[in-house]
Amino acid sequence: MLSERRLQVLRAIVQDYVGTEEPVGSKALTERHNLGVSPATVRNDMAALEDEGFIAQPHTSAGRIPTDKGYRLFVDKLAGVKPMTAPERRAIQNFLEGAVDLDDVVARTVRLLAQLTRQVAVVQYPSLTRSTVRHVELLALAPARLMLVLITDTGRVEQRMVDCPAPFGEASLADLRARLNSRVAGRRFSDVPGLVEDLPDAFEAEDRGTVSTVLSTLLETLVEENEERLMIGGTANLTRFGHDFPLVIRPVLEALEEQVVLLKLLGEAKDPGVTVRIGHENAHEGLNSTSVVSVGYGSGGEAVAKLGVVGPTRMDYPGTMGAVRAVARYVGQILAES
Amino acid sequence: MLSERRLQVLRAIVQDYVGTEEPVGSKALTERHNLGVSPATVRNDMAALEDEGFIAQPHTSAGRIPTDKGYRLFVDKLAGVKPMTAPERRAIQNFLEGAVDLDDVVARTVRLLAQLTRQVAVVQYPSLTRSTVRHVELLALAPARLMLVLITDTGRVEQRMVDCPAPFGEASLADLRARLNSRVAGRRFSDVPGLVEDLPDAFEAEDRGTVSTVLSTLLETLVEENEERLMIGGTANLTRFGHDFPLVIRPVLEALEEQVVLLKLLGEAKDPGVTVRIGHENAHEGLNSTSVVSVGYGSGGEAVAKLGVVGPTRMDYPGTMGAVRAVARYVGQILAES
DNA sequence: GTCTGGCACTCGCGCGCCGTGAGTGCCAGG
DNA sequence: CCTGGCACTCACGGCGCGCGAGTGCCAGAC
Repeated sequence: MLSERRLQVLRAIVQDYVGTEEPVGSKALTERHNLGVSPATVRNDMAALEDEGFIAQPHTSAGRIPTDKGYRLFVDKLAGVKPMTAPERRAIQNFLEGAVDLDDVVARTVRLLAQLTRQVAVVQYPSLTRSTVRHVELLALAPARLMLVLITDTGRVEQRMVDCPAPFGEASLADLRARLNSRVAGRRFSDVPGLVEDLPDAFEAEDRGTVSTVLSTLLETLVEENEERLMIGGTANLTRFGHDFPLVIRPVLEALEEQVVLLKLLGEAKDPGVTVRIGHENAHEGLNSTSVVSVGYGSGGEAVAKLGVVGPTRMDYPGTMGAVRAVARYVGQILAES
Repeated sequence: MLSERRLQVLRAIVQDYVGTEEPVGSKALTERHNLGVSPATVRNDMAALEDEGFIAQPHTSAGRIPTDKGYRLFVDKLAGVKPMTAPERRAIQNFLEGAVDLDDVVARTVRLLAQLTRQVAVVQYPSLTRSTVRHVELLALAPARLMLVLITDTGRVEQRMVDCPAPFGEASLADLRARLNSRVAGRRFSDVPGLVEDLPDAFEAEDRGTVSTVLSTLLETLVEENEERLMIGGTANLTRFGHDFPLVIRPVLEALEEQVVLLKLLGEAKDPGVTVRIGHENAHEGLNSTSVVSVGYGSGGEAVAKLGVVGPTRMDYPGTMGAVRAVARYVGQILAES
């Protein structure tokens, strides 16, 4: 186990490197942090930390920089989450309160996160699967063509076309609409399949085909997880990445465009609190030099979606984690109110 | 007026520079294009072209590169639009035909454009203002709270909450729904205001307030131009921009995030065909080193929205214009079918 | 055992120098 | 008006070198 002082040295290295973006040496360390020991001692500690794989030198005769493992230790043991200040919290709240609809909430959240953290922000739309149904509407566009509109408790709207096997009368339509809503309104998506399976039985034989088609379309819509969308912002912050720029930024931009990759990334974070994935901990290769800080958010106690930021491994973890957590909390409040 | 040969020299310079990304000299020019004259002659022509402001030297004793003005002349007079080959056209069609809904069409279009041109693609969602109404639906969420759903001919769906001044009965609701649709279904957005203004008169006094509220919400939705959305893709192609990279890419990324800027940019292009805005012709400062190639597309003869690409001024204009035009054409077809 | 000061060593970085060569402008002659 | 010739310019890349931050190690002090 590493001694207390060595941990402090690691913490100091991380903090300095995050600030200056330059390898940090033993002398600079003792000057900027009062560790109470001489550079020589620090050098020994650094050698030990390097043996353990927490720090590394880019080349001989240069200072040390933290490794992914070093950041991991820092995040887990050496630094807490830095809470937002009161004015920051007020600013977050004010900024989010102006939102007029769900799209706007998500858009504002992305901008806010990007500004607060000066990194790339990713916000997942509230997921369908954990939401509840507010209303299901059926519209006759033509005798044998319906439009199915699903409205969720988070304000999200999904629509689907339904081609009916047979013409469907206005009376039957009204009947189906009423029955459907009385059964599923207010219920969780996951409960819907069980609630509607016997619904066709209540209709005349000639209408059953259409009813079944409508129901299967509805269930498809509910299950269709690839419909999970997300919004990205603050990509301009990528330019702050570092000096060896184009090589790093390219794969990151590519990864950001692959929404599937991002969704998987967010999905992997199971932790109830703020999750941090550092460098090579990210499965996707293009993100090996980035860290992802994410957290779930939701209108009630339960998380319905994730949000987070993508930045260089050399980032201000406590501050970023604090911002991400605070934003998630306020977005949850806003969603609960609307 | 410039002689025929000088124009050919300019064309050759543009083509070579676009290919090599390096200033092109007189000797290289005569070698790669058989102009039938010696380097010395070309040098004189180049001096003349430089006097006129069509080309410039980055520094003394280097080759020439085209200026914005030079590209402008090239696009207007020296190069046509390069049509897509038959296999390319088939590929475009195949790729777009798999789309399941409007979002998917737009998403596929963006990816396609980005791949074809190897540049940043921008696709505006079919604009509300020029579309026609397919259907208006009203749902009672609570006695005095309605949801208004507007469905357009391009498959776009907009929804709004309406808080009624007084409770509104189911019968009145059905009545309003029917009257509203019989008047506006199939009509152009711009005609709607005139078609509904006397609608409140047909209702009982107690319902008129609600009817007016619904109507004004509907009109708001129709007019609200800032709801115009767009999708962006292929930002990874920005890494191909040049060597003096971070300085150029930063403002471009920022501009791309400002959807307002992009919408204005697309909106300014009034040309019925492919519009090209080169370098400083773009009002937005961050885009001064980029060119924007855009064109309108629509389901009928009429354009309902724009799409285009953003790339370095040093781009393959004929090819890009061809790709943009072809994609717009096929997207129009797809929209017309659905 | 732990910390410290001293010391020799390493090596990346920045700077200045210089040769090379592509490219130019100009001019005199066809 | 075109061409070949010629002198000139200047960015680029390679080389050498001194500086200095940073290191590892060691002997001595606490």
